[in-house]
Amino acid sequence: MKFSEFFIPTLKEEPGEAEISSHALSLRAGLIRKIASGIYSFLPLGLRVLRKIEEIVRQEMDNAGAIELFLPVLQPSDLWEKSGRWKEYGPEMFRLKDRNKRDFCLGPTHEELITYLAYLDLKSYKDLPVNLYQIQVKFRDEMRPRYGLLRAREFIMKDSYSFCRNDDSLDIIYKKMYNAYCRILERIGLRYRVVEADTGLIGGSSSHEFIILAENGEDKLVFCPECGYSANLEVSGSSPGGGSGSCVNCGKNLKTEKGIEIGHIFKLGSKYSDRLDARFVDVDGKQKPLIMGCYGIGITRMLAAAIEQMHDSKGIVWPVSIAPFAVNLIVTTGKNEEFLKAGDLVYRILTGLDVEVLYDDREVNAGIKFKDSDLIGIPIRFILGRKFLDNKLIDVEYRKDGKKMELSLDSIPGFIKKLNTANNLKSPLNE
RNA sequence: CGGGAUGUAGCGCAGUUUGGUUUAGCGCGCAGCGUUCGGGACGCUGAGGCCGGGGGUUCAAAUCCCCCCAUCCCGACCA
Repeated sequence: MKFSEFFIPTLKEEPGEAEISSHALSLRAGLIRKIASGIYSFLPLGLRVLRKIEEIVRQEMDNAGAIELFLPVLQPSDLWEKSGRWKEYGPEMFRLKDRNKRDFCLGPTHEELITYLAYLDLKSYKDLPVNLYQIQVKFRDEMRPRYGLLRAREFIMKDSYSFCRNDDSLDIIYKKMYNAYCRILERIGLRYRVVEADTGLIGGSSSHEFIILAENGEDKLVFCPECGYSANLEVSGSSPGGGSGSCVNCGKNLKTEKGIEIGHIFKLGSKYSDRLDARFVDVDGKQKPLIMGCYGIGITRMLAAAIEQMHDSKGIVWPVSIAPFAVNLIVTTGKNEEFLKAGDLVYRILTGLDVEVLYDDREVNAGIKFKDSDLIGIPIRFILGRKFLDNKLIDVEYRKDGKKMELSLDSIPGFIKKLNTANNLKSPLNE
């Protein structure tokens, strides 16, 4: 992609409305723009990152045996009346009426709809277990939207729902989802912890939260450096105000940490199947409620959380896994024919090797290109300057640690191959 | 929903205390021309504002008063 033909409106100055790094940087790097409190447009660069996150999540869901479907955002009130949550959800639910004055809501979550599907089509133990997921936009009229994408009123989430004939079967799927979530976070390259959590309004018996560690996180957790036990501060049994207390497993002192909740998995049991009459016939010929689990991971929140964890004073430092481009190719002068010819050549070589390149061919000073490059945070930078015209040498720099090396034209394929085999450059979309 | 703050050009801000020399300014960005050209370079020229909205007070309001709206932060709550 040529920078001059793409759409990356970067900002030199920090927008006044942004208080934390991820918010400021996602605005400055031209990933998003605000349309109202807690509501954002995704610009092309931001969308590329979202697609990569989605693709990693999708692959891991498929690997874990989940099946993708797509449920509507617009939902009639009936099912919510049945589950009792039309009232329970309160003002956090966006509600509207159709032309016939029927009540609808914009789905804040999808337990009701998916359970209705199960009610319709899961009749026998032979149909089970099933684990269904979607990547869908959610609407929640938050009391206080905050920190840009971290707490938005419209956001994208991967949510899955499993249906089993009994608790043992649920345990197996729950464990699979647990592991899939760990793999997602590891593939993206985030530092995280899994904690025991409160079940909240969703309800159910047991649940775990996946927390991305970050100083600005809203969630507090305790962690035992000794045995690895970790829990949400609310359920750790330690005093919420003062010290972190001692570990329930080994008695050692607990450390408190802060982070951003990115995923949450629940064993729901039969809460929704009971309320919505979702029953199946078991081996013994008897009607039983479907045993459910639900598993959510925030896609748009992941984008923000990743920035929150991975940035420096100059800008974003994307991990290769979700970077909008793998290589930022810079010609130091966009006005000079010789430079542009060289740039075009290297651009063709890289794209020919299936590398996602952002080719900065703009007619602006090199300084601007470097600053933008730092801001946008593409992992690897190829620089073509006078040195290239003289000796045919490309300067290669890593965004993360600033390491530099020189590369000749001939050694580009080898360089890329090495990166690919090190699984360093591959976008999930190309796998 | 309680507490706090802020709305002036696309972005960042000054001007509001004490109403009038301000025709409403500065920096960045944007457009044109020229010089630069490996870390947001320089010069000249130019476009861009119902000072968040409405209502008052006054000879006169960005500035004082009332109401509304929007945005952000803290809290309670939540993925």
